[in-house]
Amino acid sequence: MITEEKKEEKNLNFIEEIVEGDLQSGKYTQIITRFPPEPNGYLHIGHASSICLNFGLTKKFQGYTNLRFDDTNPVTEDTEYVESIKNDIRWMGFEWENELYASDYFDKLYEFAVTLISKGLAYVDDSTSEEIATLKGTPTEPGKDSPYRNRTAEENLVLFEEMKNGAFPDGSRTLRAKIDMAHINMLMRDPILYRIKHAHHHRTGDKWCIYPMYDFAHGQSDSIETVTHSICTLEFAPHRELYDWLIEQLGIYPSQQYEFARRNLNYTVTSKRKLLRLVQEGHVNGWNDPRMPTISGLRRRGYTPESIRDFCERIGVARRENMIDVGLLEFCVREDLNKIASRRMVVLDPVKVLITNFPEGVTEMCHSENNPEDMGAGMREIPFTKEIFIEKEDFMEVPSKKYFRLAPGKMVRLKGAYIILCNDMIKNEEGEITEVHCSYVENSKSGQDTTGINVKGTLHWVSALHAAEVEVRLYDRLFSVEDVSSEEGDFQDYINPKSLEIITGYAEPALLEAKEGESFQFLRKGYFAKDSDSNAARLVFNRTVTLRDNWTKAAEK
RNA sequence: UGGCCGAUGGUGUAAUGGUAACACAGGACAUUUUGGUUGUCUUAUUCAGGGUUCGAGUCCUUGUCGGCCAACCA
Repeated sequence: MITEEKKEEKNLNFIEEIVEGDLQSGKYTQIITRFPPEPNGYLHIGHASSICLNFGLTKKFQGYTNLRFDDTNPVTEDTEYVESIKNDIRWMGFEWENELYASDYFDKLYEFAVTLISKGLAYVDDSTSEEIATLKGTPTEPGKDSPYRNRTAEENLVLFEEMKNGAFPDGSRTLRAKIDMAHINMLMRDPILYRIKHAHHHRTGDKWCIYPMYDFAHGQSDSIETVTHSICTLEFAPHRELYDWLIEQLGIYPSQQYEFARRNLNYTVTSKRKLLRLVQEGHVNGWNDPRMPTISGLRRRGYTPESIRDFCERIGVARRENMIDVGLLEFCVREDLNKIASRRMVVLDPVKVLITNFPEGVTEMCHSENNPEDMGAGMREIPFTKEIFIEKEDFMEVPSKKYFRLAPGKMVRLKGAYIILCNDMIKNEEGEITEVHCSYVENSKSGQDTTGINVKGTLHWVSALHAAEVEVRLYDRLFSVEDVSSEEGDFQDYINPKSLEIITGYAEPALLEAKEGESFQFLRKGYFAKDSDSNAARLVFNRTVTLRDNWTKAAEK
């Protein structure tokens, strides 16, 4: 018990350590975090990490987390995304204290801007975006002051109000902070605070034609909500100086920003821009395509919230660049599904086996455990008949040394049923094996085996008479290279052409009772989840992940 | 040729000046009516140089390498 507590304490990541320190020192009596998605796309595995961090922090320590949509750019944002984001967070197992929107604060933000102007710390600039860019300088050269920089506060106040009232066209003017055009930090070179966009906003409609920039919305929203720890990714680190400056000049609640490195997964992409292109250009079937690294895609693929949270916990939080092996994600879902998924037998690539000494027209019921890891899951019935299917790969005419499946003269156990002995096979004109002839061993039935025969191999099988055809979708990694961004050319050049294979599987009858979204282990084949494309006439299953497979690995050597 | 951030096994993360650890991946064996699971064992690590110190992955310094910063995106 003591060692367990110690371990837990030692596992604190650097942000948890900061929070713990702030709580212990009495700086705060409770902490407030926020998860701030922009509603312009679906949440992905990288967001999952941020969700676990922000919500996990206030679950572990005293406090709460707000969900705040960062909706300051009406052109790209949509309520469809708002709904999917809320759904995904809840599915992940977290609940927010308040559902908030940066757009809720547009009036307040406008007041803040007026305050800044009045203090001589912001001005209306009539420069074009090209002019602004030119005057900005470069990281090694200082910028130059805009010719509009020294307008009086009175003049600025009037112009800014006219901007708000729609007197000017898009892009004709901006409100800029008056800081220092020679500042070593480019973001401090009079950053733009407001721009003119005569665009319809998903929440405020046509009320506004000026919208605040990220830097003038995010920190101020944090402050309004008295967020104590504002956690974001590393690329915002240079923004922190501006974040602090604005809060300081406005004299408002001092939220503090902390940055951590975004998590990268190999063989996929997690940039919203790229994900959007995959969807729009039809490389996948929507944001929730099971190949997508989106939360909704992973859910449809069969990933559980538990496994994703476990993954986020295992990859941790740090400040260094990283490329996480997708194998770890797969490990996490296997570990979870192994405990909870019912076993079913489904033959994916069948060859017929005739049990020559079994009576014709007879169906004998066998019984098998639903889950050997959980005897509470009970047993199920499986019909056995004279004709069954097994996997083609489970029979070999000339077996290699370590092969212990079916081969002429060899015996295997049929899972939950009898031991069979292979006597013969039938080939077609092309020399392909079309039928395997076996005899079953009497008194070898599973659970009542008195033969004392020990066989090395156990195969899954399904009665040909009872086999139900189901559609099975086999997924592979979406990209054929680990890190698309380090390759030449367009990222879509590296899409794996074999990322989806659709086949017909032959399932035991018990699988027909599957509920939508339910996960199963298809014995010896992997974990599969029933897809929402299923209907009364056709069941569809998505392969979540294969089982660990030492045999294929060894056989390839 | 500016500034900021970073660098620990193949991957990810710990070690908070005092024995470099954990997980995944890899390898071996055992168990197994899933070549699954489980168990045991195992391979492999502090970017480089200099300094401070009884003692440095940790502090200082120089260098190297990587990331970020010049959107009216977030």
